[in-house]
Amino acid sequence: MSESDTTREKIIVAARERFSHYGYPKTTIAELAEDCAMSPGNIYRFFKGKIDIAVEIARREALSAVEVIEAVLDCPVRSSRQRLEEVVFADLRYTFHLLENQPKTLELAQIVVSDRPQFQIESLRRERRVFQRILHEGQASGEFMVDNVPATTIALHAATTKYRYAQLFTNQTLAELERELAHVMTVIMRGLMPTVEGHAVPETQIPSGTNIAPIAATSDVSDISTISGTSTASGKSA
Amino acid sequence: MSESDTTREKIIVAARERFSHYGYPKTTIAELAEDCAMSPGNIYRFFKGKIDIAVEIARREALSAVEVIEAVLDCPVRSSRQRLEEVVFADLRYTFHLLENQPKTLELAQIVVSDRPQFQIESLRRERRVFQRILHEGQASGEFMVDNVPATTIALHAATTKYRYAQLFTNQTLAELERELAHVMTVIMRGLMPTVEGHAVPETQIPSGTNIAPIAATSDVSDISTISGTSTASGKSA
DNA sequence: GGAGTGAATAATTTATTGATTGTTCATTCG
DNA sequence: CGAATGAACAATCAATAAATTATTCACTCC
Repeated sequence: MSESDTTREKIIVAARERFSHYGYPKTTIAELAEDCAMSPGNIYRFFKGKIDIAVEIARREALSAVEVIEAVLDCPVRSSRQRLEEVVFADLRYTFHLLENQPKTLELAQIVVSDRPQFQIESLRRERRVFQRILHEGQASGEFMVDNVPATTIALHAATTKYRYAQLFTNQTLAELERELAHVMTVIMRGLMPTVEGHAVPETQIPSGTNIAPIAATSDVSDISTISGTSTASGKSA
Repeated sequence: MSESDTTREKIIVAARERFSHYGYPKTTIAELAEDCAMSPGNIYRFFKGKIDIAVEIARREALSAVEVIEAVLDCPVRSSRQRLEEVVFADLRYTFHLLENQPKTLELAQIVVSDRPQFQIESLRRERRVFQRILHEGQASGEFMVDNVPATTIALHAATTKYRYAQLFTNQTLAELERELAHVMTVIMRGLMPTVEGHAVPETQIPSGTNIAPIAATSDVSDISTISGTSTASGKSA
């Protein structure tokens, strides 16, 4: 099956290349077959349909995105609060840069989700699990005071909805979103942490940003430098 | 100019009926003109273009929606906390029912926003103003402890983003969303309110719901009685 | 005999055209 | 003279045809 596996990988690699360059709709099975030096029909021995190739790519992308976030857990940091804040800001920055630099990735995700709604649900669930681990750990150490960890996890995740793929909701800049998120986290932290001796829980500071990779701000724009506009009819009467 | 005004109103009334019945795209200027017993050309003496009729209708709808929310401010309620919770839940319920029962209203709003992005920005700003009034009042009475009211207003508004037109983000039921929002508000409230004598700020209870009118769950839509939006029990606006 | 083929077919997308609609403006009406 | 008209024109949409593409499967070839 190793043989079979490498063939499958070849298809995925070729597809990722074409999807990210030209987009899912404009990539044909015939082209993928040609890239892999095989016939179109043979693709179907490895994937049930074209959409399933996209699903596999999106699945890996989603998993590696969570890994990026989870990496925050492993780095030695002072407090659960800091972990939580790092994770939330990492999420904002990661998804923001993704939409900014890799528009085709969003397109792919939207296509996959519209065909497989379950995909999104599971992605969000994975993300929540990271939140939950931090809450649990903070609870155990006494840093947080939460009477219902699962419910609070959901609350936390829901309250930061705007900062996942923020460009879908607003056209604010990243800097503006970061400032705003800091205020949100300030309120939330005050809700999670016990007041010590009448001293208010301090405001959230915007993390310096380990700067989650700007994902291929590639110089490789030789071919398609033109952003596929999708300019809808708009400008009506002045 | 009163003559001119009533003609303009006639156009708006006709447009609102047709837009809500058949949708904006399927409504023609010729039809509106016929409804108003005038020529197509004359419409343009009152509106610069078709889209501007939609903008005016959406503007009024948005204003009356905020009025519904603001009504919560006037009703005698025990605390700022309750006011805030009532407003947030009212928002969830109002927008949820709107999308459920009046899909054409959403379509109209999307068309208007895509042509006039400023429209959405201003609608959100109006809504935030309600939040800010409550925060300010709670701050003054000592019920809340907020060191930066404007920033906290923005945070509060952002944290509840998911509960405005929730169906755009999720396919959860209203009951599920209400439970979730209660958890969000619990955390936020603990972030806003001072702890008294070591007693944790109690959890948010889902408000019984003055039930912001299910907006015309009419059995038959054969004849329309000016769905002048909102049609709440309070016959205040008109 | 299973990995791989590629022509055949079904499904989808794109191009083309004719009809409809938004908008303007010279003109009429009161 | 302001209010209103409706024919004229450009922009948009709907319907259809043409082309492309996804998928299948009877069939080779190591």
